Amino acid sequence: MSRAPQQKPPANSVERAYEALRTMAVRFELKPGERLNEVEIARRLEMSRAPLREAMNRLVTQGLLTVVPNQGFSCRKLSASEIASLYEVRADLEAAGARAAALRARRGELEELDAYWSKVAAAQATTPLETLVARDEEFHLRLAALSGNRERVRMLENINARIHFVRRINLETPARLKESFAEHAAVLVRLLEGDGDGAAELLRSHLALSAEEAAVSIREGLARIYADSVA
Amino acid sequence: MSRAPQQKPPANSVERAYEALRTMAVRFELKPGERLNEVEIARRLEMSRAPLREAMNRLVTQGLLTVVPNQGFSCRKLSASEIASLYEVRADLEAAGARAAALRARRGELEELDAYWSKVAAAQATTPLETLVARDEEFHLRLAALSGNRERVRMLENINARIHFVRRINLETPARLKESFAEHAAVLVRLLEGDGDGAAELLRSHLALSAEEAAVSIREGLARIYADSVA
DNA sequence: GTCTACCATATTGTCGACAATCCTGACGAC
DNA sequence: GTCGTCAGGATTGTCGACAATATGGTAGAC
Repeated sequence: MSRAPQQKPPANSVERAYEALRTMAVRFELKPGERLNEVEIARRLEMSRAPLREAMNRLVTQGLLTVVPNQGFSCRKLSASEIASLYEVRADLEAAGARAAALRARRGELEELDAYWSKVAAAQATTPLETLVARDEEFHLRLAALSGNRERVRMLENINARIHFVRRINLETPARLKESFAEHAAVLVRLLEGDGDGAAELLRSHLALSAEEAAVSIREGLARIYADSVA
Repeated sequence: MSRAPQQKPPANSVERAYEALRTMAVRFELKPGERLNEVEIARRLEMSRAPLREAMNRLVTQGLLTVVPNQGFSCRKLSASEIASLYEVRADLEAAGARAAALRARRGELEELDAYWSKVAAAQATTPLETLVARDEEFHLRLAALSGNRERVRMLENINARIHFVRRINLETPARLKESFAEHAAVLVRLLEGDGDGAAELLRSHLALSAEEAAVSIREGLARIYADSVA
């Protein structure tokens, strides 16, 4: 669940399998709905099926894999309604988090986050996309953390994993990326002014994903996923 | 995750273990922090350790069990800050859900929920407490479902599992129970009037758990848990 | 008496094997 | 040609066994 800043090599097999599969599922390196062959994956990860299946069971309750009795595990589908639902819930959680952060966060913490974001923004032009997406995720998580609510962060981490793919596609558009960066800064301005409601509303519109955008992202995403499979 | 109205006997062992352990963890029939002996539980459930461990891994990502490498699984602790965080997030999700439901739910759906709740309220005096808690949970879930957002419901189900114990204790006080029932009806009135914001705010105060209340519930809860262990 | 080192035991982590089930494709009836 | 049926192989579900590690208790040093 919580990704440490510097990932140390996991000692036990379950952890290793969990990390590996999670990354693959998050990035949709596994094709949607694709049935996962346990023996093959176990061989690739150099372990037996037992720890692998334990890891897979973890990912099922995280919504990254699905399981059907006697048909084993498969990657989740890329569903428009699911993505839309996740974006909606995410907006609710982050907006509420911003309001809480305005009340609870120390000024120093806000300034720290502001400094972090300035640094990310300054390096933006020379940062690879996948890294930018990670920075974006981190920004939102750190912001949520300022609400002092661990569970909120936990849930957002889970959501992030599931929408990562769409998020990446959205940030591919340079205009959208730039806009997004500016919106983050604007949210912080509101918070530094103590305007929690303003920050929340700004965030909400920042996170509003129109049905149309989602549909486009998913179409694009599917094309990408299956194009990769050819190469 | 989703508990069917009439629980059919789970065919495979993993499912069986999952249900059994989940129920025990939700009700804190396992003592907080208690280390779970796999061989003993496997024997009790008449299965081997493999499917049992798979089920346990599911429960870890649900926040109902914890796992430490080489020390196995244990029941989550009963933590005041965790409970408070969960109640806060729950309030955020349900309030936002009510706003969305006001926009999206058909009148018929609202009336159906209203009818359901009237029926529950009418039978209240003769309904056992544990059932009342289940009805309460169902009310909130059905309300959230009216927002048309499956993921919201999913997350609330997860939260419900983790706060079930405290919820039960809160509803033990007859005054609180009565108040709670009335508040549900009031929320529905607002929604039937199309007043999503009013419903949301009402819900929010309905779900506000003061730090003090939480502390009391947890003290009471701990006493209960360890008293049970003596009997 | 307290602390440490060590051993025996208990428990978890992982594996390979087998049973149960599903899937594929060939074959034949119609 | 279409459908159903039925092997045969592939895949998942579960088990028991062993290896790796932790735990608890005892003996000895001081």
